[in-house]
Amino acid sequence: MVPDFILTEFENAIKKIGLKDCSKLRFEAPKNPDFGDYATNIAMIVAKDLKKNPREIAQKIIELVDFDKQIVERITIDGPGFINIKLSNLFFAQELEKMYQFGEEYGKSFLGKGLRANVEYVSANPTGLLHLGHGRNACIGDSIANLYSWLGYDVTREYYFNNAGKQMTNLARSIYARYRHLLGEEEYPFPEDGYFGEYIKEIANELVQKYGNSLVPETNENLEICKKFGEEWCFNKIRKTLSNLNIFHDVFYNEDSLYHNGKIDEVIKIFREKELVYEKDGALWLSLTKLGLKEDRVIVKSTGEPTYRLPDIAYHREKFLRGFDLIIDIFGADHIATVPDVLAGIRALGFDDKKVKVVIHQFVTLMENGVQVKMSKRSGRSYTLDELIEEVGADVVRFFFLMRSVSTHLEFDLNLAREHSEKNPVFYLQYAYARICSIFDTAKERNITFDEKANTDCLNLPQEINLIKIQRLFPEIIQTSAEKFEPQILADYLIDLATAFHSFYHDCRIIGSDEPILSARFKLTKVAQRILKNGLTILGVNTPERM
RNA sequence: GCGCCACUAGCUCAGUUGGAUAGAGCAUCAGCCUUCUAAGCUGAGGGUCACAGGUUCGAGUCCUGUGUGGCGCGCCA
Repeated sequence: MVPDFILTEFENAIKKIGLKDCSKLRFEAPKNPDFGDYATNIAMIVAKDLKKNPREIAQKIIELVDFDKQIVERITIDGPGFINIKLSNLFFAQELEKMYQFGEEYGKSFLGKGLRANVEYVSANPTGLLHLGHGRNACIGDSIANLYSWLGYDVTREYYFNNAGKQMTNLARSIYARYRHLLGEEEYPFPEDGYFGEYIKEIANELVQKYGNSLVPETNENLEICKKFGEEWCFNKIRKTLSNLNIFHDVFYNEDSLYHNGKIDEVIKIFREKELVYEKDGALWLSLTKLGLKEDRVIVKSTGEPTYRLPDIAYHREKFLRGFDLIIDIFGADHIATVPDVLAGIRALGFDDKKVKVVIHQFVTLMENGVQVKMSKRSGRSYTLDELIEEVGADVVRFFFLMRSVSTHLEFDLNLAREHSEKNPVFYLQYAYARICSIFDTAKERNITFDEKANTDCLNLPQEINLIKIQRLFPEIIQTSAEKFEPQILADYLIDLATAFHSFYHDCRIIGSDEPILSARFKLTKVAQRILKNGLTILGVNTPERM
């Protein structure tokens, strides 16, 4: 972010040349550092309106601005009319002091103070184990929750599930069939769309241990026992897997409760009052065409059961009624079709659907030795999330799921993930952190202390200044990463920071330097340590002090 | 057939609301440890930004069309 004193000075200059509107004034960091630290294209943008040459306008602007020469080293006009500003090393050295003074939680802000955010993620029904897609969803959701929490929001982490309906019946029947198979009745029919995974056999086996053959009569009661048992079994596994990733939800919201507490009926009633529903073929249809969409959809089947759309709308309405200012949903790409319907429903109920942010992530493919590891739900031979965590560790799983942009397909390279070496970016980051810790350990051992009050103005080597420049970006990175719902931005940034630190470390000694360099470099190192700690924590990656 | 997402170096990916000479990691090649962790650092080579038009001072980025891949398009969730 451009320093305020530059912004105000430029705003004043622009007003003086007769432009009232300053909204187009933007500063960016030029890609080529030779141009300076900040650049603005304002002269080119207003050239047309003023009917003047952009370079002439730029010239006028820089004649009107006045800066301390010690802070602003030079202002130049380059190319078609860019105004480039180069700040002095002294400026950056002083910025380090500010960052250091911010303390342990450098990067936190108060943008979301007093606001409540709800982040819904994972939301897998208790019919099976989590697979890799859920893993990506979980890691993205948890990091986004962390990011908003760092922006000062009061964040609720939520898991929405359905333990009723067709899928659960299917689960019960699948378990029951396996149960009968285990009792020796191999010819007992397995449901056609049943769950084929091995875990169903495990569940059935536990039922045999617990109930023996007492569930043999195929009664509703016995199927209900299978259902409850299966649900609990799956949920325990899911929670265990999530806890292995250090992910914990605040609220588990049961879809079924929307039926029991009449919330579904309330929504239907409102839709009726607004004349947004009609009966056709024995079903109740929502007039999405009246809301600007292409097709109407059924919300209550002719059997009297709602389709998924209705509880989804009711659920989102509840989120609004619970008082959230920001509602974030993390969905896999297969859910994309439902989003416009739910948002339209919410709008129709009189809520501001702009407060709902739907993050759609693309799928995950697992690669091993250059070929894709096939995952089939039907055969049940899919690689479970748990197996992956077991194999490569939670830190690698979390980082790998976050290091790619949410909107792109993610290729999970098992060989790279297994590699505990410099090739693996997780270790590159953790190594930087451990290295820093080791510096402080060594200093302690050798009784070297540094002066908190020492001035950082003495820093001016390129490696030092470069590191400070990157450190300064951290709060902004957190903000963009959150606003764009892209933890990958933070992940990439941390790698840049680690690179800048390693480079500084390589060229500049800390222990052994004389004052005031010693203390200044200690502060520089301390800030790098805090950023790595905070950044990795937001991503859910551990920061070991030794490696 | 329709909708969404993608297409950038050999591979995996970045690329800030359109900016100046398109970047990183891996892989390849060449260097750097008696000093705070070499899981590190420094350097080199490697590109028709899928293709074709358009918009303008200026396009990897915006618009249109085409191609390729993924995911959806139910009274399943």
